[in-house]
Amino acid sequence: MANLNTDLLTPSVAIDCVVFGFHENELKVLLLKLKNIDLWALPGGFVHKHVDIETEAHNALELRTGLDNIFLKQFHTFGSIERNDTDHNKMLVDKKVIPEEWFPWFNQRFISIGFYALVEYSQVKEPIPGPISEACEWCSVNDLPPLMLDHEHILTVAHETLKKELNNQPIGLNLLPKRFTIPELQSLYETILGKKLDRRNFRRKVMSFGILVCTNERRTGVAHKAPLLYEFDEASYIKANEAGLSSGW
Amino acid sequence: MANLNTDLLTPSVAIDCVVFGFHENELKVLLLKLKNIDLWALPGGFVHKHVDIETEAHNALELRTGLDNIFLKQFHTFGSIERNDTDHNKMLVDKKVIPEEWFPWFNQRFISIGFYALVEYSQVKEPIPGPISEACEWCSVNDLPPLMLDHEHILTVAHETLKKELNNQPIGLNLLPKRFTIPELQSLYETILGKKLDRRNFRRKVMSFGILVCTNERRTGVAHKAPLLYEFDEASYIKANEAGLSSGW
DNA sequence: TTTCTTAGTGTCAATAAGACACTAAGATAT
DNA sequence: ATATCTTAGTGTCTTATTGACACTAAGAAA
Repeated sequence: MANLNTDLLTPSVAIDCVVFGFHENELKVLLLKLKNIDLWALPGGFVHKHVDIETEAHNALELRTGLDNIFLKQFHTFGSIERNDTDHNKMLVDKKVIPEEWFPWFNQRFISIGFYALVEYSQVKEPIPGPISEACEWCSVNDLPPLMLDHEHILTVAHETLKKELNNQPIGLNLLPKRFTIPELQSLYETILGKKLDRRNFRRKVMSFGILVCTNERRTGVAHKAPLLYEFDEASYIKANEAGLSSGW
Repeated sequence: MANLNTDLLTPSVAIDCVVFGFHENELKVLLLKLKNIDLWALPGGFVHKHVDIETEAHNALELRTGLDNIFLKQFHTFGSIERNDTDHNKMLVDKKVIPEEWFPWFNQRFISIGFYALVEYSQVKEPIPGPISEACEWCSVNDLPPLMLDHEHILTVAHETLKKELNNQPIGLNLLPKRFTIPELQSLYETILGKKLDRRNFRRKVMSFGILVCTNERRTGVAHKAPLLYEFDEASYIKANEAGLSSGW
């Protein structure tokens, strides 16, 4: 996208992706550092006229992560008129973040479809910056750099959605490596929820989902008692995901 | 909208509203009958350039129902390219549903933001058709007329969302009249869920929410034992709505 | 006044959730 | 080598929630 063929794009429509990863007991999110300015942005982009929005979101993430099979879910569409900020767009031109000829396109009123993605941190070898960014990095959700426009709000809504999703479905298959320990899974839950959980009750509950398979092997070369490694049983995991966890009515 | 000033509209973006009502133990939805053709559509419309999408959805519904304080919630955005169906749009012109000069606008690739609304059936005196429709009527969700494009899909997703919402929050304030009986509330739940619930357990559960106030008056002039009338305690209702019902983690 | 239908209530059993304490095993320091 | 530290792994008891189920009360209609 060194050039921008706006004839091929759907006007007024953008997508923004909140890519969550889990590393060193922190919930991370993939952010792009804009050129020439201390401002960061969510990965995303525009929607080609002949491409489904879900496909476009996948494509955007493949460009940044190199991964082509990412778990992705639409969570909200942001359509406030305040998202259209002419001063902000002029500033992007002034600072040479975008070329001047892109200004009319960027200065449209956009509505943005928000997706969140869950990826295994270690599989993203080297996040790839895009045409208007000079870096692509994992940032801790608890220590965010300044974000452009309403991107911090989008990120917050995505995080809230993820928290709620924990009550409806298991999470972990897309965020953890193939093999993991129960304490690691618990740490993931605690990190997303931002609170501590009881070890014994956590184990009992996740085991009751019937989606974990014990490999009978242990994580070696680690301090203290070697924990057992587990894997998700994918069939059961998918079934639990579809059925939902909470019964309700 | 006898004329269509497309300069004022956000290109490519539409909204569709699934308006639920409850009447005679049936879940109803407000639909527009297109002119000159046996095809129905969800109320909705386009988004003015200077108007928030939520506001636009409210406006669209006020035009159809005369109500200006409708409960409205965004639930999904539909962005499949198959929504852009040139043959369908040509047909709309042929049948004089839309004037020929509107064809270019209608034939854009649209993404549509879906909202669902909950309204008290009896408050909508006379639903008002729009410029491309000749009737606006309540239709039973279980007995739908033929719908244009993917509107039946949109409706189904809205209904699924509503079912899930029952597990997270109380429902009824926006769908029932001010005073109602517990059996009526149960009937609403059963209708949305499409299944029978145990009377005693239902009463126990909804009472435990702490959102119902007994008026100590009874519904008179009704067959059989006169049931007690209840009201929602709005403050508690709103609090329950925000806090959510299921604890989960 | 008898019958029919719906409203309203209570109990018991099963399940799920929360609180809590000990033993096991590996790593490190002495 | 052994003592110490830290995390892994397990079980029980209590309480709260859920599901199943049967009777009495009141109004309408026959």
